[in-house]
Amino acid sequence: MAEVDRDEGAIDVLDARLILLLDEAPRIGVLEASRRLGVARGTVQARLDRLRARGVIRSMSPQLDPAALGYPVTAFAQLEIVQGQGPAVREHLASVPEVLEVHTTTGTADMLCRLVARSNADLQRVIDRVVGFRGIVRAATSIAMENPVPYRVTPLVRSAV
Amino acid sequence: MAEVDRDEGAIDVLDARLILLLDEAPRIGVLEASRRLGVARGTVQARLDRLRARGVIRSMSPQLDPAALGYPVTAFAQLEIVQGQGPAVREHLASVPEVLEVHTTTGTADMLCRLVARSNADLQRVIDRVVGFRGIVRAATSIAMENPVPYRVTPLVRSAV
DNA sequence: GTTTTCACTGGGCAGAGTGTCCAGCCCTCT
DNA sequence: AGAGGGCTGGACACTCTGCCCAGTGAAAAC
Repeated sequence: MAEVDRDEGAIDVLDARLILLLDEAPRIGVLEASRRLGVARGTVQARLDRLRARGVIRSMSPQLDPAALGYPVTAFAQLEIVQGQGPAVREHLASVPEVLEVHTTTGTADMLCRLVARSNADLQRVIDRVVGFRGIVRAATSIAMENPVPYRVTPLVRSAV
Repeated sequence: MAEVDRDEGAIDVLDARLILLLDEAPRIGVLEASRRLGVARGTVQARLDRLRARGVIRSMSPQLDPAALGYPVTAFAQLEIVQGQGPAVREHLASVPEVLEVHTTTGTADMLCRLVARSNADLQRVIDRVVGFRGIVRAATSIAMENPVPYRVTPLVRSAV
């Protein structure tokens, strides 16, 4: 059995310190991290490997800003789906580049998706493309204005210590 | 004037190839990237610096998986706010570790926030803590079940070429 | 109580990559 | 024609990486 997602494996203090350190100074390497944490280099290397293996650290790929890429408008759309059309709708949504994320949800809506667009006008085009698909009954869209709390995970790490 | 977010600065083909390359192989360095792209190392270095300076690449910090950290439950809450209580509510939400993200939105709800919890039962605790705050009139929560399209940005880069 | 297992230490090694220069070239804008 | 900007290919010293090892301590298994 894969023991990837056992929740038993809570991270310990050193893991947390390492993660927080890398979070605010990603450019430092393993060696510098070991120096700042006061442990041997091999330890940091092993911890990192383990965190990666356990899936805590998913990747170190660059984090891109859609706004800087020319898509400053973000919106959320709640979709209601025709029974049985789930798989088709997923495929359709996945094929639209401006759909950055899709969740299926409980509640009145069946899916929640995050959209981006080049402008408010462009958002219309995106929405048309998203909802212009048999299988989607209704769509409720709201535009994101401010982003008082940008996506973050580190508070969980801090409270895990 | 800061010219950080001019939308003029669309990325070119080499930028896009570099970003996509780093996205699927973050561990390769500048040198290996330059080899794979068939350009000089200095070019890759300069491109990366520019992408970072322009904010296209926000950071290279590790991407953490809340589920692997022990928070496998994700939910979205739509909040209705008392007029004028916006700032206080933001502060309150920011102080809750399980609140991973907050947007202010158009539409019937005033804010949309992403929550995580250790279990469905634990979600109750989180929601109580989130909405137990004067200034929040009503909250509508839906639990995320599947995640057919995990957060992604690269399709935008691909279509930018 | 002993033995095994495991993580961490501190060290060493060769190889590779990094940051940082530079001169030269080519294209574009003025 | 000249200036500016980006790319090349090469150089330099320095640092880091990946990988190995023997020794230690502590906790788990026997």
